[in-house]
Amino acid sequence: MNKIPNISDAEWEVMKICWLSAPCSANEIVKSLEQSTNWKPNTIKTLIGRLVKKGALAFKEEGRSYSYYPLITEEECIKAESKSFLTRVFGGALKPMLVTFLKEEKLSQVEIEELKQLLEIREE
Amino acid sequence: MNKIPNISDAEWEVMKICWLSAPCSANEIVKSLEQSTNWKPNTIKTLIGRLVKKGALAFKEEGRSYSYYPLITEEECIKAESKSFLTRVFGGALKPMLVTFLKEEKLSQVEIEELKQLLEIREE
DNA sequence: AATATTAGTTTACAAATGTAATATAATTAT
DNA sequence: ATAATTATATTACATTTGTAAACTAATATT
Repeated sequence: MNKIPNISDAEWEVMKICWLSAPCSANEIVKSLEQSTNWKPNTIKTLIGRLVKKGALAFKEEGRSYSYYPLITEEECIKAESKSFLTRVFGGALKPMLVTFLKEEKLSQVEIEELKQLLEIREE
Repeated sequence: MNKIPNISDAEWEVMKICWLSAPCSANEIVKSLEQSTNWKPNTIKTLIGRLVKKGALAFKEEGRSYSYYPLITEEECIKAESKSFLTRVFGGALKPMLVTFLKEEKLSQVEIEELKQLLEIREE
């Protein structure tokens, strides 16, 4: 079980594509990110290479192309990043954080209901 | 009204001390962070200087010592960082983020009640 | 076969960040 | 007056990150 490496903002974007479409070729990642960012293909390939080096991605050779897949699940990365965020910005205090988001962001009626139910389950 | 600069993890620790005790001298910040981190005084002073350069902190000369105060409120920084986190990690989707935290972290009964009330207010 | 394209690797460069020593000037202590 | 201490500024160095070109080898096209 690896320790989760630090994944930079730009690298997150690459991981997100991979989590969505794994296994995927570098070309697929490039095509996708070219649309959503202003990055050049070379930039994206570098980020891919760094993620491989960091142990976040791995690949299988398929002909001349590599098929990339994540070594860390999206869930694990989200957990690690969320914990780090909570600690750094709110000193680990969950309620003030939730209050901040609830004040600032929009939620639909359905979402509010679902969250209330989740809170009720937590009350047991 | 300044745009909020990017404040690194280490710089956050300095800002937190300043928000708590502003105005404060470099020495006070150093003393506080020496206790909670393994940083040397010179490290902390560099961070202070960078925050001044970034426009996050400013100072007033008081004798030979400087009295530092934040140029950006804690609230503003928290908002900016929270927004960035939500976008980067959850693609801007608030509910999955809240669900993740509610699953992973602890809340007291009182806190749960308060959050439920906040959700009810949001229902209007 | 020669040329063009392609996929991954290597190299490049600048800024940001983490960590801290050194320099300088002013103040304090002896 | 001299030496020591102190507070800020400057300098240092390594790593990380953002961004991307250049290189190399293999495959595809002509």
